[in-house]
Amino acid sequence: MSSYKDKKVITIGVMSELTGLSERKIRYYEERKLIYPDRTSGGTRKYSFLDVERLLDIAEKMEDGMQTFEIRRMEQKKMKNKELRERMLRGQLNAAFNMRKG
Amino acid sequence: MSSYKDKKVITIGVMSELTGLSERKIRYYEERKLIYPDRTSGGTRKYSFLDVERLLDIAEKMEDGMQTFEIRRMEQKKMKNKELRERMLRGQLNAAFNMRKG
DNA sequence: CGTGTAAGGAATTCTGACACG
DNA sequence: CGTGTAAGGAATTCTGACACG
Repeated sequence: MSSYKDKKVITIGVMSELTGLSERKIRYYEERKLIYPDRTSGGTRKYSFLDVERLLDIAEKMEDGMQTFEIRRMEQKKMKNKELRERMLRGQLNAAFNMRKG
Repeated sequence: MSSYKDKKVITIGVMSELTGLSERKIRYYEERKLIYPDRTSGGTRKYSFLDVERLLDIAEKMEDGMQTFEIRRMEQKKMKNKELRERMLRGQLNAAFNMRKG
């Protein structure tokens, strides 16, 4: 399940280079709950490649004039829809399974 | 061709955690030409996930009592064999192709 | 040879704040 | 709201060297 993509290993400086975003922006998006780095024991932020993709996506939306709370709302909706689809899929599978059984 | 696995983004501290090797060892293996990190403009080392795998492989060989120069020699042999196989494969493909043509 | 360590300095990162708009 | 910046401090990393074996 977890792979290199999810490993939190990238410092904010490298992150800044990878995304083209200033460190200030990256920290701010964290403050606005758009991204969640890990921390070293000393407090230094660590990001994953998935976070790189997230930030690029966020950057694009910001350029389109979207506000951070809107982006956050969109993310939440996506999550909810995903859960919903999964629950429905499981429901259908269970139904089909029970039909065969009984 | 290149993916997350080859991106040099990991600092030596994280590298040390990921591999369980001391920073001293990691720097020494570089000195012995077993690993080649990139550098930031400021001189800080940056490693890739492929480097993580390399280091784990090196660590295993060191535990088996192998010396750094032997490990290095093994790597070179592997490279040469790989090139040889590829050349031979290309040769056979070319031969087959020419047979059809002429 | 391979690795630990103390040393001094430089690069990197952190937080909270002020500024502007 | 979103972002730049200067400030002071702390965490991280760097190199060259000495030590031991």
